Amino acid sequence: MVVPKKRADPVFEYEFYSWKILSNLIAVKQMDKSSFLHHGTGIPIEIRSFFDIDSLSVGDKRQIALSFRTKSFVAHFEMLNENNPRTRLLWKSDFQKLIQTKFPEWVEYFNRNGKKTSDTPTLKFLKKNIANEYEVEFNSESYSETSSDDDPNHELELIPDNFSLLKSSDNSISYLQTESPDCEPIASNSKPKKFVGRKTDYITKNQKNTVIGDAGELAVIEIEKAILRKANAPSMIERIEHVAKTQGDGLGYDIQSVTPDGKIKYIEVKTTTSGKSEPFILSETEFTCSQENAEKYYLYRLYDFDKTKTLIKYFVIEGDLTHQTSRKPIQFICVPVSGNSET
DNA sequence: AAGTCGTGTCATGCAAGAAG
DNA sequence: CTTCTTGCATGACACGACTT
Repeated sequence: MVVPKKRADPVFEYEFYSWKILSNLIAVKQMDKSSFLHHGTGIPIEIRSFFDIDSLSVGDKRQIALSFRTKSFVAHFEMLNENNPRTRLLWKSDFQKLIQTKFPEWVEYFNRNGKKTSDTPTLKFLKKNIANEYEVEFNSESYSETSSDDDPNHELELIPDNFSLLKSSDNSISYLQTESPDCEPIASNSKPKKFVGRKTDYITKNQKNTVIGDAGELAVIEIEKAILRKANAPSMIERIEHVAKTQGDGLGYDIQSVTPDGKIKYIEVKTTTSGKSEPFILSETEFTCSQENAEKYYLYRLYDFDKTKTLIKYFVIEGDLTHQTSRKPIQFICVPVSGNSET
């Protein structure tokens, strides 16, 4: 535990336990095991006034927003325990993931039951002009008096350098191309199938899939436009064609596009709201198209898709899908034949 | 897509131990 | 001895994976 040192500092600075108040606008928390492994930290009584929570009663909660760069994270203060009232700051798992992403070595250290140390990073709280909003910074990051909210590049700072990032023409949407996941091959022989009756609302399901699929295809068209703009070939944008709409299904791909040097691209779009490694459905036509047009076939896999969000994530598989995917049949097309068809 | 089940998250509260 | 921080147990709930 950090030794409390109550300072008679004539200016402002004072500290209690793991907290240090630098001014009436800035507080610094020496992060501890709770900060890395759990989702909150205690607020000493002397620190309450900084956060304006002296007046909280037992059972009260106050929601706040923690802004890191341009992202905002929900958290709350709460007053607990009637006999021994205390306040805690608790945040949600999104902020916890941010901490664990930034400091994996400390997560590992405390997971191995590492002892408390004063070497841990610090978490700085800066009061913003809006009530119940605090800007946060980690460790030795230099604090700037000006808000970083207007710097869009900060939003994506955790993205690895080798990932490709494109922007829509009005800069409102980011398209992040990630690496293709290396999944386990699909087992050809899983557990014996059980047969259970189900009621399926196929109409609603089909409508939902169509909406997501269409939105994904439109997003890929924007990605193709962004690629051409970035390559200083905006005049080629008009060669992009949404063939799934102009010519209908059956071609084996959804979008015909071009590379900046004029080569034709056949693009099949697979969009799901689920994760990167989630399997997707591929028709025989689409699979065959990838084999017969390997040199110009591209499968754009959009995952974690939410058309209300401003970041669209995807990876691309180029060429023949035969050896780049693991597949298993889930449907057959059948006709009745005479009894002994095996001979 | 839907049902089931396992896992993770969150809210809550208690206990141990450090510090005053 | 009292106060307080920190760590963690527990139960409810949400979410995702798996299976069909």
